[in-house]
Amino acid sequence: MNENHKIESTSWDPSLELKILDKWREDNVYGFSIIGQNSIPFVIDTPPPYPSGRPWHIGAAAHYAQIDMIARAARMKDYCVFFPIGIDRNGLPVEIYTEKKYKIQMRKTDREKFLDLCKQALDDLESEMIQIMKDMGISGNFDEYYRTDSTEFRSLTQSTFINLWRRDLIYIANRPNNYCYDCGTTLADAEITYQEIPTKLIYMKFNIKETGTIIVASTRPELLFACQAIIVNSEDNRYTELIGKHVILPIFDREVEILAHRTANPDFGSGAVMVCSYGDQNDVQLFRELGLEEIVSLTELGTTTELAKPYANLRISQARSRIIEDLKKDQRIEREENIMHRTPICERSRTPIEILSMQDYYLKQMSYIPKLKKLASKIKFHPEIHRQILNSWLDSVSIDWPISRRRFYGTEIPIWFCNICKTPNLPEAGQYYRPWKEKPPFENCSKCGSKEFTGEDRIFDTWMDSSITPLFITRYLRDQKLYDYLYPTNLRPQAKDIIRTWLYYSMLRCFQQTDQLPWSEAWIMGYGVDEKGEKMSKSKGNVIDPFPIIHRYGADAFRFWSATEGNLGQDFRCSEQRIAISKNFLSKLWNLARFVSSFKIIYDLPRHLDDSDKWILGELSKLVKECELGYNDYNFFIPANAIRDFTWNLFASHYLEMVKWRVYENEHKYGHESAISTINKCLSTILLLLSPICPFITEEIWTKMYSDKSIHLQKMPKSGTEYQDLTKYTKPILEFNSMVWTKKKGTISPETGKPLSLKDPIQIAVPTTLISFAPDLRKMHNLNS
RNA sequence: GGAUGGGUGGUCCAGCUUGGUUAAGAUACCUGUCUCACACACAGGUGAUCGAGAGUUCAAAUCUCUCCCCAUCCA
Repeated sequence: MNENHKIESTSWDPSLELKILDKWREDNVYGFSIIGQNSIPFVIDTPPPYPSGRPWHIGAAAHYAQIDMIARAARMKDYCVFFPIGIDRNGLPVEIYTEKKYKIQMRKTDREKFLDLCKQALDDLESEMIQIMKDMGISGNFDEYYRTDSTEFRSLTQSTFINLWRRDLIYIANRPNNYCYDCGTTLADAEITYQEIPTKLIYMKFNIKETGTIIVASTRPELLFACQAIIVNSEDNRYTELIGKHVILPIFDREVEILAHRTANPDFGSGAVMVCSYGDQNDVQLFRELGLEEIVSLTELGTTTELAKPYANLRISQARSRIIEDLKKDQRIEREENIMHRTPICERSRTPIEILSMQDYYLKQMSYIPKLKKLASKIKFHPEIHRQILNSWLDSVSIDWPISRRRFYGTEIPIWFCNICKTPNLPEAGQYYRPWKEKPPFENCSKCGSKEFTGEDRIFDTWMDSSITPLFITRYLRDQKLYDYLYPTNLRPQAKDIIRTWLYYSMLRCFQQTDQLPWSEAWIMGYGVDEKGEKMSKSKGNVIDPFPIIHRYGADAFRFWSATEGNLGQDFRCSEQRIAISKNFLSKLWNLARFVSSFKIIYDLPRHLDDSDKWILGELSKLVKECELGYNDYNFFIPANAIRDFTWNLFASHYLEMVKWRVYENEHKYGHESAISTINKCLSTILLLLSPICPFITEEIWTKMYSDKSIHLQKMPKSGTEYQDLTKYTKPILEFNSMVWTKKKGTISPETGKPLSLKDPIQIAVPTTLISFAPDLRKMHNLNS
């Protein structure tokens, strides 16, 4: 017990948090060690945040605060908790950020130099994020935090790729892809935005082979030569007769069939649509769905291919005006209409993208879907409702995963192509390779023996890296002993918007490597939205910076807010005002402790307990039980609210007022000791229960009053059933107290002319049901019945 | 266009799985109070036909159907 246990100040000072942080670091309170460890591991596959720009997202900060609560609660349940911290540093966002920051273009910058600039940008942003996480009291393993762009991480990504290649799970194929001419790269769908751009809709008159004509409207007449079908809606009576008939393409004199398809919108243009390879994403889908044969229409240079015959090797805009000109001469243009067209544009260059057939690497995933579905049903979801996002995604995966990107900042695809026979040659797994700048680690081509190679200059989709975090953190392929102890891990905490990507890809990749799922549980958090309930985004300008907020109100206030703000898995609104309010509870708790600390501290309960004391202990064990339920489900909304409710509305407002007299008067030895020990029991239990949510204030009070050792080395209180029967008096006690207060308020004192003060005497009889609490109730209200 | 989640006092949010006393809590607001931990507090109070409509039932915030609105994801 601490000698100088009295708390002096009248309010919780958040600046104490810094001091506490220092102490935790010095004492290494949260260290993880496998040595001599015979307890059960609890491994959290922490999401490595992506430093994509400033400010960091307040919702993300709240997210990490809650993951930390999971870790802390698990430690108190005696698990050997492994809580790694990582930073995701691969991919497009940092490239965009770097281009903007240094006003350069990736393609026009030396690759090496560009990578260095990206690294610098990442370092700055990363240190800020790490600082916020530390300031929030995150108890992860910061000493050896990992980066997904480290040599160790990237070599693991490459090792798993080499493994997949050797198992014939990788292939190279031509598939239509988004392509930006300005950036010279393929783009993932996620890197595309849409903009309304004015364009001309051309109504063309085509002859029908069987008989008659049809009007087809298109914004892309230059792709006429790549047309493979005309579609109409089967419910559009103008065309029902024509379905199955054939259109003769003018100029090119080729026949294509008129087909029915639900995507043909009768209200747009003429209702008849030209399907070309490829005018837009819809065309891609139609080609696949209708089994049409692709006509390669555009080159990587942004010109038409040879197949465009008279219009070959022209820029797209040139080809368009020439074709329109010729169609006009031929009386094929019915009319032109100016419209606003929702056009896909590149997020970086803001120029329209084209869809090109490009050669890319694919990872086979289709054959794994049935097995993954089966395994997915075994994952425990918190909350259960979010399981269906994964399930519906598993149902809708329809093509293999394109894993190559024509970009710079990412893990390189470790392949060298033979200059003579073009055979791809792969190095041995275990190293980090950069084929675009390095010589291959072998002499001869495995097929023809040639010594000349060209290194692959493409990189992986970033999800190839992030999907193996469970393998990386458990030291897969690097430390068998640790890996055996830690894998499969326990929990994947993550945001719900990346279930289709991070959660799914991790399942796939880890299963391909280990034949089992990487975790047994998934904890899915909603995202922080703004005060109007809309998602925060930089373009909307509604992003809240967590840094100043955490410093203004303190980490514990922020964490308590995050726990009370919304139920498990739901989106939650972020409002500074509400964070400010949560500080009030900390203040209440602090003053409660100040009161308790002003008396002797008796930690163990005596043999004799008064009935009021038994009653509150009964309520206390109910609270312990409820917190246990919440913590077991990683749902902090439940314990945070239950603790606040018990502490404020029961313990402080009613119980404490009832027993105050016994706490002050030590003539009644038994009653005095009973009360003192009970208030200490309640306070210490509250502190323990609250410590995963508010680690700072609980630590400060705990170490001041109860122990020299950190509260975070303590065990979680176990639930029991003591004095449960007495909780039936809770409602009558509250009602009686309220009745007395109301009566005093309604009684005007003859001396002051004001309502009676709470300490003034009044004549009210304690009801017989509450007779065992009568001494306390009489003293509390100064009843002189 | 498809999918998912949500619509409960001024605001935020619990309850809905398993229908049943007066719809909980926080905050805001109003009134009063410095009552030996706390005015970042205490006491009291105002305030919700639970998105709309229909149905099932002795009984619906809760179950069923239809519709409306909001958000997110996918196209």
